[in-house]
Amino acid sequence: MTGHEGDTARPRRPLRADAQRNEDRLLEAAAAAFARQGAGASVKDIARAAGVGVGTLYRRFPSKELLIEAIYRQEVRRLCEAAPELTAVLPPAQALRTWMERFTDFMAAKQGMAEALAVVLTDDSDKLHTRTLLADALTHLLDAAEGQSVARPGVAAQDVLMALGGISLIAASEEQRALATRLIDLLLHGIVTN
Amino acid sequence: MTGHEGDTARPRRPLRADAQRNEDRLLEAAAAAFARQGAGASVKDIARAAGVGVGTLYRRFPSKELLIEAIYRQEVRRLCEAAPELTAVLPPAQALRTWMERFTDFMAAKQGMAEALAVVLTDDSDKLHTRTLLADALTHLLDAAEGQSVARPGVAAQDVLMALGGISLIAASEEQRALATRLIDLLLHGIVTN
DNA sequence: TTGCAAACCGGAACCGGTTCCGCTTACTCT
DNA sequence: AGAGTAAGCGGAACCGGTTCCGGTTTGCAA
Repeated sequence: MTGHEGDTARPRRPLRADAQRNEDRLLEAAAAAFARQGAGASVKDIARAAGVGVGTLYRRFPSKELLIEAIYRQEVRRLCEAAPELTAVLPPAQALRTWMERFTDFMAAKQGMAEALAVVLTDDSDKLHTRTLLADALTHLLDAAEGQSVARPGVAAQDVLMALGGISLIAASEEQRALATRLIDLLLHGIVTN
Repeated sequence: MTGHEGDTARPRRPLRADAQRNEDRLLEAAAAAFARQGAGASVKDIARAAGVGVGTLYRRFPSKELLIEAIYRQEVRRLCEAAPELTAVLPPAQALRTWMERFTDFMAAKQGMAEALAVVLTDDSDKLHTRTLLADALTHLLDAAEGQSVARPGVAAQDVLMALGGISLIAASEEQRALATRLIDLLLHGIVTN
């Protein structure tokens, strides 16, 4: 009786050697496929390119969204790390705006990723490191703004994040970049006091 | 039988008798299916229930989204007609809020419709009467608010509509009603002056 | 009435995501 | 080394949306 349960991800028990190898191959193949065709790349093609069956892919990544999340995790992290840097260099309201624009640009750049990420964002399992990262970055920006009294107090990072998700979803295509900008404007007017 | 009669410009030559009959059956079957199972009802089931092949359905409604749009057109119209009534009874900011909440409630009520409608909203063909209707309703509400100087001038109805679409998309599930409310709050803060 | 073309019909086929399950394999314990 | 077993594997099968196309029907006109 080896009752492992409730492993909320962090202390990974080691994967079996073949499983680890397959996971590596899958990540590699998926990264290549998404880079080439955007999130529209088919799961079956990715599995084939990795030399495994779809079942194997699905055991490691229970849905296509989660695979996408895994692939872009690094880039999201980079985006989040930019938040403190922005507040150090820009006035808080501007830092906020700039970061938001980068966020939506990022989503728009990865074709079809918006939908996937939205699913991930709204899913309320805490396993998703990505959401936490993003929320933290936003909290940082909002706190800075609040601290200098340029933002209404009590605006939740979580909500702003969701709003950004919604904007990305609606303004998914490249042609709608202007729309995204205008919506961010609207959102900012709701956040900053002036 | 219900008259239905289109609004989206249909001065074309009348449909062939069999085609018309099939369209009627399809609308009936689709309405029943969506009412019972939400937008998740399968196209194939609807076609079967209507006693036609999927090909027939697709000739009339080139995508599932458009079928959904056709089915809910009436309800959307009703929603839009409520806008002037609200401004007549409530102060403009409150009228705006109430209407927005009705909008997202409506979207949430029809399970899965948010996505379909978002596609319709972002599609830039002008054939979609629905979008025009909604934009007009919002224009009415915004004008009233602007007229009484409670709204920033220059807020485009189109943009607000998109924002509502985004909110509906993100807060699609029933559990997220609170989120939708908070996001509307945020949006309103961006629109009204105070 | 009959002939004919355009409009229409049905459903098989395709594609993508996801699930299921019988078989295989890497590790562990002795 | 050998056996037992959980973990892992692959891909067939399923489901839903969409397309395609050979055959049928309708409405018009000769």
